[in-house]
Amino acid sequence: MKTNRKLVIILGPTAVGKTDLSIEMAQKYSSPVISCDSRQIYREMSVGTAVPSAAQLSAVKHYFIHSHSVENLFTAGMYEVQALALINDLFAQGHETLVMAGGTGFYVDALVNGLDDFPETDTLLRESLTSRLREEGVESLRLELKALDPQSYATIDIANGQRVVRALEVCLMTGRPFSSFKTSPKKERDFQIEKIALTRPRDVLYDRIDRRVVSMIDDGLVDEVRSLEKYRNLPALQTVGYKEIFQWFDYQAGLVPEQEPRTPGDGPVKTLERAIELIQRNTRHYAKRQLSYFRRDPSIRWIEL
RNA sequence: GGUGUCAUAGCUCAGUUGGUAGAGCAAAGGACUGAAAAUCCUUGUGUCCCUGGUUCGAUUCCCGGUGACACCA
Repeated sequence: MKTNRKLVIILGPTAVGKTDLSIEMAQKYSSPVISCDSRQIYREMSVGTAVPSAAQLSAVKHYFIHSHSVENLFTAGMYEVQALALINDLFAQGHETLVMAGGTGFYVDALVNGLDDFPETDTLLRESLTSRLREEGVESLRLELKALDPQSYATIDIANGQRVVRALEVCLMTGRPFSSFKTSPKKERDFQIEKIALTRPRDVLYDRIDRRVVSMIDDGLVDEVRSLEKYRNLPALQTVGYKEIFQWFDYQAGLVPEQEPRTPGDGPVKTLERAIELIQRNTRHYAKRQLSYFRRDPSIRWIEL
Protein backbone atom coordinates (compact mmCIF):
# COMPACT_ATOMS: atom_id res chain seq x y z
CA MET A 1 0.00 0.00 0.00
CA LYS A 2 1.75 3.13 -1.22
CA THR A 3 0.99 6.53 0.17
CA ASN A 4 1.70 9.75 -1.64
CA ARG A 5 4.81 10.18 0.44
CA LYS A 6 7.79 10.23 -1.77
CA LEU A 7 11.51 9.63 -1.52
CA VAL A 8 13.52 11.32 -4.25
CA ILE A 9 16.94 9.75 -4.68
CA ILE A 10 19.69 11.65 -6.45
CA LEU A 11 22.37 9.37 -7.82
CA GLY A 12 25.33 9.68 -10.11
CA PRO A 13 29.05 9.13 -10.35
CA THR A 14 31.49 10.84 -8.04
CA ALA A 15 32.19 14.52 -8.80
CA VAL A 16 29.18 14.87 -11.08
CA GLY A 17 27.54 17.49 -8.86
CA LYS A 18 25.05 15.62 -6.69
CA THR A 19 25.62 17.70 -3.57
CA ASP A 20 24.52 21.01 -5.09
CA LEU A 21 21.37 19.56 -6.58
CA SER A 22 20.47 17.68 -3.42
CA ILE A 23 20.66 20.84 -1.33
CA GLU A 24 18.62 22.77 -3.83
CA MET A 25 15.93 20.11 -3.85
CA ALA A 26 15.98 19.68 -0.10
CA GLN A 27 15.32 23.37 0.30
CA LYS A 28 12.51 23.21 -2.22
CA TYR A 29 10.78 20.41 -0.31
CA SER A 30 11.86 21.53 3.17
CA SER A 31 13.49 18.17 3.53
CA PRO A 32 16.77 17.22 5.07
CA VAL A 33 19.30 15.42 2.88
CA ILE A 34 19.66 11.74 3.63
CA SER A 35 23.09 10.75 2.43
CA CYS A 36 23.71 7.44 0.80
CA ASP A 37 27.46 7.29 0.66
CA SER A 38 29.53 4.52 2.16
CA ARG A 39 32.48 6.77 2.98
CA GLN A 40 31.07 10.18 3.83
CA ILE A 41 29.31 8.42 6.67
CA TYR A 42 32.57 8.24 8.62
CA ARG A 43 33.33 11.18 10.88
CA GLU A 44 37.08 10.63 10.68
CA MET A 45 37.11 11.19 6.91
CA SER A 46 36.32 14.53 5.27
CA VAL A 47 38.75 15.87 2.71
CA GLY A 48 39.23 12.65 0.78
CA THR A 49 35.55 11.81 0.70
CA ALA A 50 34.46 15.26 -0.47
CA VAL A 51 31.79 15.71 2.17
CA PRO A 52 29.58 18.78 1.74
CA SER A 53 31.14 22.03 2.98
CA ALA A 54 30.42 23.44 6.42
CA ALA A 55 28.20 26.04 4.78
CA GLN A 56 26.25 23.35 2.94
CA LEU A 57 25.91 21.24 6.06
CA SER A 58 24.52 24.14 8.01
CA ALA A 59 22.17 25.20 5.25
CA VAL A 60 20.33 21.88 5.30
CA LYS A 61 20.24 19.13 7.90
CA HIS A 62 22.17 16.09 6.68
CA TYR A 63 21.86 12.52 7.88
CA PHE A 64 24.48 9.81 7.47
CA ILE A 65 27.28 12.31 7.04
CA HIS A 66 29.96 11.98 9.72
CA SER A 67 27.50 9.93 11.71
CA HIS A 68 29.54 6.78 12.28
CA SER A 69 33.10 5.85 13.13
CA VAL A 70 35.59 3.98 11.02
CA GLU A 71 36.28 1.88 14.11
CA ASN A 72 32.97 0.09 13.74
CA LEU A 73 32.13 -2.01 10.75
CA PHE A 74 29.29 -0.51 8.81
CA THR A 75 27.45 -2.50 6.17
CA ALA A 76 24.74 -2.22 3.55
CA GLY A 77 22.47 -4.21 5.83
CA MET A 78 22.90 -1.69 8.61
CA TYR A 79 22.25 1.10 6.17
CA GLU A 80 18.99 -0.51 5.13
CA VAL A 81 17.77 -0.76 8.72
CA GLN A 82 18.95 2.64 9.92
CA ALA A 83 17.98 4.62 6.85
CA LEU A 84 14.55 3.03 6.69
CA ALA A 85 13.92 3.81 10.34
CA LEU A 86 14.96 7.40 9.77
CA ILE A 87 12.78 7.77 6.70
CA ASN A 88 9.73 6.40 8.49
CA ASP A 89 10.44 8.75 11.32
CA LEU A 90 10.70 11.78 9.09
CA PHE A 91 7.51 10.87 7.26
CA ALA A 92 5.80 10.46 10.63
CA GLN A 93 6.94 13.97 11.51
CA GLY A 94 4.96 15.24 8.56
CA HIS A 95 7.37 15.39 5.64
CA GLU A 96 5.73 14.59 2.34
CA THR A 97 8.83 14.45 0.21
CA LEU A 98 12.30 13.44 1.31
CA VAL A 99 15.55 13.91 -0.53
CA MET A 100 18.26 11.29 -0.56
CA ALA A 101 21.57 11.64 -2.36
CA GLY A 102 24.68 9.62 -2.79
CA GLY A 103 26.85 7.46 -4.95
CA THR A 104 26.71 4.07 -3.27
CA GLY A 105 24.40 2.08 -5.50
CA PHE A 106 24.47 -0.97 -3.32
CA TYR A 107 23.17 0.99 -0.35
CA VAL A 108 20.38 2.43 -2.49
CA ASP A 109 19.40 -1.06 -3.55
CA ALA A 110 19.50 -2.25 0.03
CA LEU A 111 17.15 0.53 1.01
CA VAL A 112 14.84 0.30 -1.98
CA ASN A 113 14.56 -3.45 -2.45
CA GLY A 114 15.78 -4.76 0.86
CA LEU A 115 18.40 -7.38 1.55
CA ASP A 116 17.62 -10.86 2.76
CA ASP A 117 18.06 -11.59 6.42
CA PHE A 118 21.50 -13.00 6.91
CA PRO A 119 23.03 -13.56 10.31
CA GLU A 120 25.43 -10.99 11.68
CA THR A 121 28.95 -11.18 10.29
CA ASP A 122 31.51 -12.92 12.46
CA THR A 123 34.63 -10.77 12.21
CA LEU A 124 37.03 -13.46 13.33
CA LEU A 125 35.69 -16.02 10.89
CA ARG A 126 35.95 -13.51 8.09
CA GLU A 127 39.51 -12.67 9.00
CA SER A 128 40.53 -16.28 9.00
CA LEU A 129 38.86 -16.90 5.64
CA THR A 130 40.46 -13.79 4.22
CA SER A 131 43.91 -14.87 5.29
CA ARG A 132 43.28 -18.30 3.80
CA LEU A 133 42.31 -16.55 0.60
CA ARG A 134 45.57 -14.65 0.70
CA GLU A 135 47.74 -17.65 1.48
CA GLU A 136 46.06 -20.52 -0.34
CA GLY A 137 44.33 -18.69 -3.14
CA VAL A 138 40.68 -18.87 -4.18
CA GLU A 139 40.78 -22.45 -5.39
CA SER A 140 40.74 -24.07 -1.98
CA LEU A 141 37.89 -21.87 -0.71
CA ARG A 142 36.03 -22.48 -3.90
CA LEU A 143 36.15 -26.25 -3.47
CA GLU A 144 34.90 -25.94 0.06
CA LEU A 145 32.01 -23.81 -1.12
CA LYS A 146 31.23 -26.31 -3.85
CA ALA A 147 30.82 -29.00 -1.21
CA LEU A 148 28.78 -26.91 1.23
CA ASP A 149 26.64 -24.98 -1.24
CA PRO A 150 26.73 -26.15 -4.86
CA GLN A 151 23.96 -23.73 -5.70
CA SER A 152 26.03 -20.69 -4.75
CA TYR A 153 29.05 -22.22 -6.39
CA ALA A 154 27.11 -22.27 -9.63
CA THR A 155 25.65 -18.80 -9.22
CA ILE A 156 28.14 -16.43 -7.68
CA ASP A 157 31.27 -15.07 -9.32
CA ILE A 158 33.69 -17.81 -8.45
CA ALA A 159 36.70 -15.81 -9.58
CA ASN A 160 35.91 -13.15 -7.02
CA GLY A 161 37.64 -14.10 -3.79
CA GLN A 162 35.62 -11.66 -1.73
CA ARG A 163 32.35 -13.20 -2.88
CA VAL A 164 33.55 -16.71 -2.20
CA VAL A 165 34.62 -15.71 1.30
CA ARG A 166 31.24 -14.17 2.00
CA ALA A 167 29.25 -17.17 0.81
CA LEU A 168 31.49 -19.54 2.70
CA GLU A 169 31.34 -17.46 5.82
CA VAL A 170 27.55 -17.65 5.93
CA CYS A 171 27.60 -21.40 5.29
CA LEU A 172 30.09 -22.00 8.09
CA MET A 173 28.37 -19.69 10.54
CA THR A 174 24.89 -21.06 10.10
CA GLY A 175 25.38 -24.59 8.88
CA ARG A 176 23.02 -23.66 6.05
CA PRO A 177 23.86 -22.94 2.43
CA PHE A 178 24.35 -19.26 1.65
CA SER A 179 21.96 -19.63 -1.25
CA SER A 180 19.13 -20.75 1.04
CA PHE A 181 18.98 -17.24 2.47
CA LYS A 182 18.67 -15.56 -0.87
CA THR A 183 15.13 -16.54 -1.81
CA SER A 184 13.06 -13.70 -0.43
CA PRO A 185 11.14 -11.45 -2.79
CA LYS A 186 11.84 -7.74 -2.92
CA LYS A 187 10.56 -5.90 0.09
CA GLU A 188 7.75 -3.44 -0.46
CA ARG A 189 8.16 0.08 0.84
CA ASP A 190 5.07 2.06 1.69
CA PHE A 191 6.26 5.24 0.01
CA GLN A 192 6.96 6.18 -3.58
CA ILE A 193 10.50 6.22 -4.84
CA GLU A 194 11.85 8.36 -7.62
CA LYS A 195 15.42 7.89 -8.77
CA ILE A 196 17.27 10.56 -10.68
CA ALA A 197 20.83 10.04 -11.86
CA LEU A 198 23.07 12.86 -12.97
CA THR A 199 25.64 12.37 -15.64
CA ARG A 200 28.04 14.42 -17.74
CA PRO A 201 30.05 13.80 -20.88
CA ARG A 202 32.88 11.50 -19.95
CA ASP A 203 35.70 13.93 -20.65
CA VAL A 204 34.00 16.64 -18.59
CA LEU A 205 33.47 14.26 -15.69
CA TYR A 206 37.07 13.09 -15.79
CA ASP A 207 38.29 16.65 -15.88
CA ARG A 208 36.20 17.49 -12.81
CA ILE A 209 37.65 14.47 -11.04
CA ASP A 210 41.22 15.46 -11.84
CA ARG A 211 40.68 18.96 -10.54
CA ARG A 212 38.92 17.83 -7.43
CA VAL A 213 41.80 15.56 -6.48
CA VAL A 214 44.21 18.46 -6.78
CA SER A 215 42.04 20.61 -4.58
CA MET A 216 41.77 17.83 -2.01
CA ILE A 217 45.55 17.91 -1.75
CA ASP A 218 45.41 21.70 -1.32
CA ASP A 219 42.80 21.21 1.38
CA GLY A 220 45.08 18.99 3.43
CA LEU A 221 44.38 15.44 2.33
CA VAL A 222 47.90 14.32 3.17
CA ASP A 223 47.52 15.44 6.80
CA GLU A 224 44.14 13.82 7.05
CA VAL A 225 45.52 10.52 5.82
CA ARG A 226 48.46 10.78 8.21
CA SER A 227 46.09 11.24 11.12
CA LEU A 228 44.31 8.01 10.17
CA GLU A 229 47.42 5.87 9.99
CA LYS A 230 46.34 3.71 12.91
CA TYR A 231 43.14 2.78 11.06
CA ARG A 232 44.68 1.99 7.74
CA ASN A 233 43.79 -1.69 7.72
CA LEU A 234 40.13 -1.15 8.50
CA PRO A 235 37.64 -1.64 5.67
CA ALA A 236 36.65 2.04 5.80
CA LEU A 237 40.18 3.08 4.88
CA GLN A 238 40.22 0.90 1.78
CA THR A 239 39.26 4.01 -0.08
CA VAL A 240 40.49 5.84 -3.13
CA GLY A 241 42.54 8.83 -2.01
CA TYR A 242 43.68 7.15 1.18
CA LYS A 243 45.18 3.90 -0.13
CA GLU A 244 47.48 5.70 -2.53
CA ILE A 245 48.80 8.14 0.05
CA PHE A 246 49.46 5.31 2.48
CA GLN A 247 51.53 3.69 -0.25
CA TRP A 248 53.53 6.86 -0.60
CA PHE A 249 54.08 6.95 3.19
CA ASP A 250 55.26 3.35 3.03
CA TYR A 251 57.77 4.22 0.38
CA GLN A 252 59.09 7.17 2.38
CA ALA A 253 59.41 4.95 5.43
CA GLY A 254 61.46 2.50 3.39
CA LEU A 255 58.84 -0.20 3.77
CA VAL A 256 58.59 -0.90 0.08
CA PRO A 257 61.22 -3.32 -1.16
CA GLU A 258 63.11 -1.84 -4.09
CA GLN A 259 62.19 -4.21 -6.86
CA GLU A 260 62.31 -4.13 -10.62
CA PRO A 261 59.17 -2.31 -11.72
CA ARG A 262 57.49 -4.87 -13.90
CA THR A 263 55.55 -2.23 -15.75
CA PRO A 264 55.67 1.55 -15.73
CA GLY A 265 52.03 1.68 -14.64
CA ASP A 266 52.70 -0.27 -11.53
CA GLY A 267 55.80 0.67 -9.51
CA PRO A 268 56.13 1.89 -5.95
CA VAL A 269 54.58 5.27 -5.16
CA LYS A 270 57.73 7.35 -4.83
CA THR A 271 56.35 10.86 -4.98
CA LEU A 272 53.27 12.83 -4.07
CA GLU A 273 52.82 13.59 -7.76
CA ARG A 274 52.61 9.89 -8.48
CA ALA A 275 50.11 9.41 -5.66
CA ILE A 276 47.97 12.19 -7.12
CA GLU A 277 48.03 10.57 -10.55
CA LEU A 278 46.97 7.27 -9.07
CA ILE A 279 44.16 8.84 -7.08
CA GLN A 280 42.90 10.54 -10.23
CA ARG A 281 43.05 7.33 -12.21
CA ASN A 282 41.44 5.23 -9.50
CA THR A 283 38.69 7.79 -9.06
CA ARG A 284 37.98 7.62 -12.79
CA HIS A 285 37.76 3.85 -12.52
CA TYR A 286 35.42 4.23 -9.58
CA ALA A 287 33.17 6.65 -11.47
CA LYS A 288 33.01 4.21 -14.35
CA ARG A 289 31.93 1.39 -12.04
CA GLN A 290 29.24 3.59 -10.54
CA LEU A 291 27.89 4.40 -14.00
CA SER A 292 27.84 0.77 -14.92
CA TYR A 293 25.99 -0.07 -11.70
CA PHE A 294 23.34 2.60 -12.21
CA ARG A 295 22.86 1.95 -15.92
CA ARG A 296 21.34 -1.46 -15.36
CA ASP A 297 18.55 -0.01 -13.22
CA PRO A 298 15.65 0.77 -15.58
CA SER A 299 13.79 2.77 -12.93
CA ILE A 300 16.39 5.54 -13.01
CA ARG A 301 15.68 8.76 -14.86
CA TRP A 302 18.88 10.23 -16.28
CA ILE A 303 19.75 13.89 -16.49
CA GLU A 304 22.77 14.96 -18.50
CA LEU A 305 24.31 18.13 -17.14
C1' G B 1 80.77 18.79 -37.51
C1' G B 2 82.12 13.19 -36.55
C1' U B 3 80.84 8.31 -34.54
C1' G B 4 77.36 5.13 -32.40
C1' U B 5 72.44 3.59 -30.66
C1' C B 6 67.35 3.98 -31.23
C1' A B 7 62.47 5.04 -34.04
C1' U B 8 56.57 -0.58 -33.45
C1' A B 9 49.34 0.65 -29.99
C1' G B 10 47.43 6.77 -26.34
C1' C B 11 52.21 5.55 -22.92
C1' U B 12 56.54 2.14 -21.66
C1' C B 13 58.46 -1.52 -24.46
C1' A B 14 58.86 -6.85 -26.63
C1' G B 15 58.99 -9.31 -31.39
C1' U B 16 59.13 -10.89 -36.47
C1' U B 17 66.05 -16.50 -38.64
C1' G B 18 61.95 -11.76 -44.51
C1' G B 19 55.29 -14.13 -45.00
C1' U B 20 51.92 -6.85 -42.44
C1' A B 21 52.67 -8.04 -35.06
C1' G B 22 51.94 -8.59 -28.75
C1' A B 23 52.61 -7.64 -23.31
C1' G B 24 51.82 -4.31 -19.16
C1' C B 25 49.54 0.29 -18.22
C1' A B 26 45.88 3.72 -20.12
C1' A B 27 40.93 3.34 -22.52
C1' A B 28 36.06 1.00 -23.32
C1' G B 29 32.16 -2.51 -21.73
C1' G B 30 30.21 -5.63 -17.86
C1' A B 31 29.06 -8.18 -12.95
C1' C B 32 27.47 -7.19 -8.00
C1' U B 33 22.28 -9.61 -1.63
C1' G B 34 26.10 -6.98 4.93
C1' A B 35 34.01 -4.80 2.93
C1' A B 36 30.57 -1.88 -2.47
C1' A B 37 35.21 4.48 -3.05
C1' A B 38 35.50 -2.79 -1.96
C1' U B 39 36.07 -7.03 -5.13
C1' C B 40 35.90 -9.47 -9.83
C1' C B 41 35.26 -10.46 -15.41
C1' U B 42 35.66 -9.22 -20.81
C1' U B 43 37.54 -6.40 -25.20
C1' G B 44 39.99 -3.65 -29.11
C1' U B 45 43.48 -0.48 -30.41
C1' G B 46 48.54 -0.18 -35.50
C1' U B 47 50.73 3.85 -42.74
C1' C B 48 55.77 -1.21 -37.39
C1' C B 49 59.32 7.22 -38.90
C1' C B 50 59.89 8.59 -44.48
C1' U B 51 62.02 7.79 -49.56
C1' G B 52 64.45 4.35 -52.71
C1' G B 53 66.86 -0.66 -53.48
C1' U B 54 67.29 -6.22 -53.09
C1' U B 55 63.21 -9.88 -53.06
C1' C B 56 57.54 -13.50 -55.31
C1' G B 57 57.04 -10.73 -50.71
C1' A B 58 60.33 -5.68 -46.45
C1' U B 59 58.04 -3.51 -40.32
C1' U B 60 62.42 -6.93 -40.50
C1' C B 61 68.18 -6.77 -44.90
C1' C B 62 70.85 -2.51 -47.71
C1' C B 63 71.43 2.96 -49.34
C1' G B 64 69.81 7.81 -48.26
C1' G B 65 66.80 11.23 -45.37
C1' U B 66 64.42 13.05 -40.78
C1' G B 67 64.07 13.07 -35.45
C1' A B 68 65.72 11.66 -30.37
C1' C B 69 69.60 10.21 -27.18
C1' A B 70 74.81 9.19 -25.98
C1' C B 71 79.87 9.87 -26.72
C1' C B 72 83.90 12.47 -29.40
C1' A B 73 85.31 17.16 -31.28
